[in-house]
Amino acid sequence: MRVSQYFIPTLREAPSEAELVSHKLMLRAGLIKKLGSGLYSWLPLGLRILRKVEQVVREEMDRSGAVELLLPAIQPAELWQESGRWDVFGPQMLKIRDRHERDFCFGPTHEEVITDIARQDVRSYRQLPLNLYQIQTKFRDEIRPRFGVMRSREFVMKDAYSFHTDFDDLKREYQNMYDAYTRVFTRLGLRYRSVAADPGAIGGTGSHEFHVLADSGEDAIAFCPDSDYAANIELAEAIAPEQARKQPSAKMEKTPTPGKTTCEQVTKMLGLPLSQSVKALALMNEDDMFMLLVRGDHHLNEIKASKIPGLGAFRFATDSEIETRIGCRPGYIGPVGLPANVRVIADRSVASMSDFVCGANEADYHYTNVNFGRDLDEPAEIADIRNIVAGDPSPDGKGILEIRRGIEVGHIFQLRTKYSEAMKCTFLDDAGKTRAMEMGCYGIGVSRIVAAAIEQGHDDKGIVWPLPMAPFKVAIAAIGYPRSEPVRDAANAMHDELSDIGIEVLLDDRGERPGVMFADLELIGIPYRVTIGDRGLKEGTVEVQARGEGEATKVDLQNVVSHLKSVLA
RNA sequence: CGGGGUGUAGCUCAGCAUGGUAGAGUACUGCGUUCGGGACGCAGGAGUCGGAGGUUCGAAUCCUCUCACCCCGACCA
Repeated sequence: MRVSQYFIPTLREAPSEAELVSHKLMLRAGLIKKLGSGLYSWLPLGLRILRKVEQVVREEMDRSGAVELLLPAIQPAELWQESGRWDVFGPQMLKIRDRHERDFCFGPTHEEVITDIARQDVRSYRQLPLNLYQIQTKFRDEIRPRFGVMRSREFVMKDAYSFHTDFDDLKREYQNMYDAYTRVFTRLGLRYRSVAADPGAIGGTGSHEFHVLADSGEDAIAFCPDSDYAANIELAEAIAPEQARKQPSAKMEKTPTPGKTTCEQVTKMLGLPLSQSVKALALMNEDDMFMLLVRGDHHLNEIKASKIPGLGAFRFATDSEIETRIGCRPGYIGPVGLPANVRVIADRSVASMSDFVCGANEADYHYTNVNFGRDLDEPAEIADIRNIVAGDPSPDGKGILEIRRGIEVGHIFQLRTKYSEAMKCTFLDDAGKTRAMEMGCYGIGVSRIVAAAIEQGHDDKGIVWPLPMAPFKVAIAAIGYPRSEPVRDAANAMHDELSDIGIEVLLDDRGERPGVMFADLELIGIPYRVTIGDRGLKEGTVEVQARGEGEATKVDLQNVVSHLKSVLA
């Protein structure tokens, strides 16, 4: 490919809307262009990269035995009403109406469609197992699209769905997909980590996420360096402290803490460690108020909390609800002397505290040296409701947890029979009995991977692609292309020769000054650059420069192609 | 949806408090000089100042409404 014939609109400065480095670089390198909020055009160079990712995904899915198909992006509402998700999915689903006023959606995911196919055309256990996948554009009307294609509304996803006669076979395929995903992300040259995850809205039992490790990641993942344990922080269990609760050492006292409403402010004023305080969070569900207690230096994990029986879908109580029910404004609430109709749930670490500080349920006062069993009842309910923090013991008992940030690029689920039962996706087993199929589903954020790879691979000059994702493997910077016949001839010959042996090459034939070419080629991140100039040609050499590595090396013109062939092998 | 912010040339931004000919850098076009790390000179094209309404002799600038986009929170590949 020649730059003069191609279309790479690079930008010297990143549009101001871009915050994240990958977003900035994708815009600057002319990979994508914004059309609207969460809507991006993939320009030729960006599309090439997207296709590279797709191809690796496709090859590994095929290798795993999954079969590719393509489902419609637009789906009739009836299917979603049948599965019960038409209303559940909410405004995140783009609903549209055709000329007959019939309801459709632009598919945010395809469980319904694929289940509809399976129930129609799979009747016998003899046709199972089956794993069908597609690579397709999805649309989710995200509440807040951001970071370019990292979290766009329209995005490219590989989604696979498997069908099985029984749970054991689903578990086998789940492992098969886990292995396929491992191959995909390894092949793409990404630093990643798989973690146990919360199945979330998709539903089902087991679930793992694959995260590309990057400080800018939106997810926090916890893992144990000394064992296999790794989990999304949403899920990672905070185990109960080993040490038994200490005996009370002092009398409870009511202490004035005027204007001090946070644990930080209170403990600072009292000269106590933050971990000696208890934070009380007032939550509401349909009709009851709950007081959740976590240690002052811990944070509530809302996903864990939502799983507490009786609490379910909750929201934070409003200030006036707190005043009405507890008789005190927020900032000074606590578990001591609480009305009976407020249910107290203590985090495991709170349950083992002694001599702690908490709100006195009176404005401008906190209690100090509070102890369960003496100053208030033992907590009625003890649960794991906090986010783990670095340094917590690993739930497998094999070490200490660390926390890293990650970008979720893959997620696999055991759906079990959630959809097959709702949609009557059944088969006849070998005994002639009708049974619901066991299902799994497996997603990869194809377009997100492109952004994630840049988060992981860039420097101050631009993108540094992992070799498998690079849109071109070699760039030829032909200095003085229009005016120097030797340069032109050498560059053209090299371009053709590399193309002929299947090495993707981009020839910069614009005749720009070298600095401009170098800057552009580094920005778009081509792994190898061959610089051809009159100066080198006089002695029969060109320069080969690897992106992201130190000095250029001089190579004899005749040997360049074989040299590149070997470094790219 | 709640909170904060921004809309002026393809991109980055100035101009707006105090209303009076719409600007700079970069990118683009032409000519010339340059030519191994984002060259220089000259000439040029390019903007319904997000939109609508209002105040005014006169609005990018003041007022009202509206739209879009960005950032912080709940959602997710």
